[in-house]
Amino acid sequence: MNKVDHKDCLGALLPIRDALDAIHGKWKLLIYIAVSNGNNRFREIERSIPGISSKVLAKELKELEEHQLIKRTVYDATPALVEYTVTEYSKSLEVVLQALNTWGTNHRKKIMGKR
Amino acid sequence: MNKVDHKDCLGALLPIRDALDAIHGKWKLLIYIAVSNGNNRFREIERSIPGISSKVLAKELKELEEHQLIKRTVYDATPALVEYTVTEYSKSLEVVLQALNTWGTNHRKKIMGKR
DNA sequence: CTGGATCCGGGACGATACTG
DNA sequence: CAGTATCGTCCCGGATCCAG
Repeated sequence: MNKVDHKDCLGALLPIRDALDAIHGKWKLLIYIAVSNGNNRFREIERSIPGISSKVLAKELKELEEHQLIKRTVYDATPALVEYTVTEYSKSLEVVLQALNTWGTNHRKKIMGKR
Repeated sequence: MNKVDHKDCLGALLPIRDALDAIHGKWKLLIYIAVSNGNNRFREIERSIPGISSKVLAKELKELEEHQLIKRTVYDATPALVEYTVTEYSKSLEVVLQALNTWGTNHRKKIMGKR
């Protein structure tokens, strides 16, 4: 199975960083999961994630939108009505999350009770 | 191919975080690559990574060691002689890095020129 | 040579209040 | 409801110096 050779390592760093930036952080995956679970309104998401503040939520949603993992739709209504949904594209993340999950699960066993 | 169902999502978060913690950050992968490329001494590693300070390098190496991705060997000599090498276990990371690399490469194209 | 000690700035994260 | 504004805290990481 193709081993990454050292020359490629440095070249691979940028894309890897891009990938990590898109999903790392305290809240991003939590929010992503909340939305994919059917929490589509701002307050709904906020309530479903204990401890998050509206400021942070707004910022993270903006970033997730930039990365096209979440779509923001504004409906013309009073009071304001905005809906957040996961994008089709975001499905492509699942294979990555699977890989992280698998390795992380094993890693957790190996390290056991650190941090 | 097995889709992650929503119940599993939250459960998967912890291992995913563990995985991300082990490899995310400004220097970790850079250091890991440097060591795997044959830079085994502290100053060697430091010189091979422009911009890193000895304090940060020391800290990151410690973390990489805790995660058992790098092994630290002290030789009894004067002056002090310490050798850093990658562990066999660290090879298991490559599949994860591959996944991140693949997705990140595509993602970069998709987002194009952000950040 | 291998790092620890100290000081410090900036960014991430948080609490609270407020606007349209 | 959907956010923004303001202020404050904490900690990562950087610079510099120094000790074993």
